[in-house]
Amino acid sequence: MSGPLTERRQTILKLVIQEFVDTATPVASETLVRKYRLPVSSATVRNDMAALEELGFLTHPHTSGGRIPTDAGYRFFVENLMERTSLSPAEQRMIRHQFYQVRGELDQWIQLACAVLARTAHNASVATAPRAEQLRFKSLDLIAIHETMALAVIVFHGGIIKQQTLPIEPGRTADDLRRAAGLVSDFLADATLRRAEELAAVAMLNGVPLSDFERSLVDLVVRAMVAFEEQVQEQIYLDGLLEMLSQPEFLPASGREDAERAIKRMHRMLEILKSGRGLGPLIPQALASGGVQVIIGGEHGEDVMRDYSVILARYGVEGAIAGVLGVLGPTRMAYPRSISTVRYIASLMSNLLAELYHVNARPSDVDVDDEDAQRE
Amino acid sequence: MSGPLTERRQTILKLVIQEFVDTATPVASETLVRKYRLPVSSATVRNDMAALEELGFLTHPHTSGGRIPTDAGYRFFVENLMERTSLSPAEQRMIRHQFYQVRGELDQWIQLACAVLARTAHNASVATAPRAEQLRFKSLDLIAIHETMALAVIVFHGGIIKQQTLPIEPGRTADDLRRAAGLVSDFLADATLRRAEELAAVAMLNGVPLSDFERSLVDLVVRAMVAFEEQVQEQIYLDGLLEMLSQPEFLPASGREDAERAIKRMHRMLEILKSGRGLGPLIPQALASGGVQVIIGGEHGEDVMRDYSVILARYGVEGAIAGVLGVLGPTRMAYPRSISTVRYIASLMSNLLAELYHVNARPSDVDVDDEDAQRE
DNA sequence: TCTTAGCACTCTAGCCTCAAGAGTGCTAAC
DNA sequence: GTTAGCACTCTTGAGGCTAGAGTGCTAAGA
Repeated sequence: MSGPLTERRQTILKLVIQEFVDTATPVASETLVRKYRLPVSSATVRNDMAALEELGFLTHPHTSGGRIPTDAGYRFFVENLMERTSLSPAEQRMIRHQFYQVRGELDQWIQLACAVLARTAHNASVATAPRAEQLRFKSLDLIAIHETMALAVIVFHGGIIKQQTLPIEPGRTADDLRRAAGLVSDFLADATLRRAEELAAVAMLNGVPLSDFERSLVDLVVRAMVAFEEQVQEQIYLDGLLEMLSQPEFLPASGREDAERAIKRMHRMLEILKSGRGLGPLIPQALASGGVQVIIGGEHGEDVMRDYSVILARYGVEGAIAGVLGVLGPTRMAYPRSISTVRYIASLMSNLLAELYHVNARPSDVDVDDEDAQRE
Repeated sequence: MSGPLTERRQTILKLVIQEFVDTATPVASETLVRKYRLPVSSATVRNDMAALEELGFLTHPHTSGGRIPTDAGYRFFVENLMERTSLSPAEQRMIRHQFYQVRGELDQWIQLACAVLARTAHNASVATAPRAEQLRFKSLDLIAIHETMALAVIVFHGGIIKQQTLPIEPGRTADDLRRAAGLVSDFLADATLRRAEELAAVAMLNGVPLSDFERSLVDLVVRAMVAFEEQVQEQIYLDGLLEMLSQPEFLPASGREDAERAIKRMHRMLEILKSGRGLGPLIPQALASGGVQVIIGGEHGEDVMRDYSVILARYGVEGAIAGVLGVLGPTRMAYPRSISTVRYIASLMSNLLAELYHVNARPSDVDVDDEDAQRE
């Protein structure tokens, strides 16, 4: 009964989506004709809409009142209908500028990435700190903090740093610590996790001339590496909560019922974000595959995510370090714009990481003040 | 006209507050009589309530419908009526237990403190990382991360650490870095900010045998110290957003109007939290004065905070390091319980800090795994 | 076969009214 | 100073009604 997906029907689907994303209200046949000056009558559009509905791309919330896209509709749009735009050069410049202003630490870049994403996509944004794909020990340093406490700084190849305080016996001098750290550094030099574990096992069997303290340091490093590898997600940065919650989906359009639903939705969203359910399972997936991933509504397994879409991209340096960043919001989302923003910011972050860790250092002065001066 | 604040009236005020905090609905004279078996009639209670209203302790939202406390009412309650309870030993034990489970870094303790506060007070909780009252330089270490990048770890007396990556010329060896760091450490040994600035000025005038690189390190340290001192607030930890937003104040009680107001309130709250307005000005104040501070509704200067109360306490080690933690929620808040929880957790954090930085290290093993294993 | 005008039908949103219920304030008696 | 009684006020929710928006269908036209 449904008939073929003609050119015109595709156009209509596209326009419905565009219009619905814009206005957040079901779109009527007549509206399309008027607004986009279609060369057909509203009745024709209605017929096509009915066909699109049978094809599974549109629905009807109520008998009267216009159509809205289904998940499949959005999917088809993203896959076939959407023109793949880039951000305008002006926007790119503006964003880049902001990144160059923040001469801080990685941490702050990630936060900035989230802030920019949120503002651009008018939705929530998420990011994970990048983590090494294959951890390789480089060196251990011990810094006395005071008589009974030291800071262990474990450096891995590729510029990853992990630190940890540890208690020490009051007697130890700075030289003691340095020597111990040096021995351990040499002992574990360039070890991957597997190799480090082997070496630690050897050390435990008294097979090497290490003191108890030094052995405990070896152990510390191994544990740090294990923890690092096991950590599925370092830490999730989040921003734009208010932006997302200002979307009409979270605001009451009419009667009391609607308002209550909006509030419920909001609570559920906060729970989703807090629990990490919803995002959690997507992150490894995004890490594994390159490009921009778009998960629309029910495509996400979790039922709580039925009404939301996630756009994720991997960023980082191929074969060395990688993280994920993206946008989260109602399925009614400006996909073209969001996708290109995510893509752009991911590439920007990748460049920054490459620059920071491999190619060459940032040219101008790095200073502490900037961190705070720029923070607002 | 109002008459004296008799014993019975005080009791009634107390009961009204208790009841209102419990039920979140205006309390009627009859309810009090019935629920608390008052030995007087509802008419008498009504008279007293009218008197309390003239005294400014109660209001009436509508002609019909019960009374609710004013800010002044809560204030009087907190000041005079509330019995100053402590948390039960069982609760204390439970909380302490959680803290001993997290053998992580300071960071995680603060997060835990927030989580516990939020769950106990059913409201949002905030905390700042503790900061040194008088910064005193101890040592600088440089750790090569890779060819062009090093990590500077600046240690201050009292166990405070600040770190910063900096670009370096590719030629430098680890020994180079160590020597430079050592020189700078000696040069600035034990300097306060003022002293460090003097020394830096001297160094700039070529008055001391330091290389350009070493001078830049001196500069780095001074800037770090300045940034540290200028930072009004290190970083604000927040938790319990969902707990607070589940309070009836943020849920629609009746009609559509109400629901819309609830949502507006929620948005405003998110803005308050994001902007730091509302909390910002209170923190220095709480840092300055010991004890538990209670700011009720309009007592806070900012109009946006009119409907909210904040309970803050300082924590830390006298004369060395201090931070702030507390609870934020609608003025209708369980003050006794919240106050005692805040007090208890502040003292707990103080003890932990003292233990960590001064008295002696925690007795048992500190290890990396715990951080993550315990995280959930 | 595709398109279109016309029209009946459906559903929503907003508004009004109405009745029930909750609570007060006041008055007069104790 | 306390209390019973009662009129009055205000909120809340339900129900009914209307206007308007939009569709689906049918029949005519290209």
